[in-house]
Amino acid sequence: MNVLAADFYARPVLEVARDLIGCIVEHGSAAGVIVETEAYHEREPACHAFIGPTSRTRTLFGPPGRAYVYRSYGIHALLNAVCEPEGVGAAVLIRALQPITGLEAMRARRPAVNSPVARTHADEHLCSGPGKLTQALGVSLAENGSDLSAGALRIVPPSRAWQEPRLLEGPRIGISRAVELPWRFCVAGNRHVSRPWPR
DNA sequence: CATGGGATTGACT
DNA sequence: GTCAATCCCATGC
Repeated sequence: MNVLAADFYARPVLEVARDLIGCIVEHGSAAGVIVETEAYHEREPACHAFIGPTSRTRTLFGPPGRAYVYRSYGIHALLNAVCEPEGVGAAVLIRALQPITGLEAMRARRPAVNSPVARTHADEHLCSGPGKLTQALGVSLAENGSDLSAGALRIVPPSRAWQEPRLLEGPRIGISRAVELPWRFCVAGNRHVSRPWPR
């Protein structure tokens, strides 16, 4: 199986954030194309690694090509790919996927109680957010530190059919510091991104 | 040991 | 548009 090796991730995090667009995240029978990413680096204060190595951020300073999964708002697991050489704290947050396979498994893991199912189960709502896609794929904190090139959770290169998209870039979502950095990337016009592009 | 703040989401006004 | 849910962990006393 074709996977991205550690040297792919051991590069400047902004390059990896762009290059991960179009790559495929697989977990079990479920998979989707990455259509939205954000870059984080220890030198800017929005990055968890800004404070240095702690029990929470240890994974970020570890070898590139591992998963950094952490709990957000006490509820959601957010998936990142650790980047830059070992010792540098940096990662790419995977913010949205276009589902390819295992859509029924995704729907089974997404909430449907007490809500119109269409709201959470339509294709374009299954993985259109960093907390949604981990839920849809069944990724949990247990995957923190796992090798993204070997194991149940993998990232593989784009399929042959994937056409190089036009990329939009802009400010990252949901942060309060370093808000000015245009380190968010997404596929122009794609319906599966977490938010419409700001004008 | 107590506190406060999130790289979010979905329900509701 | 507003708001609660919920938990890990960094920080400060």
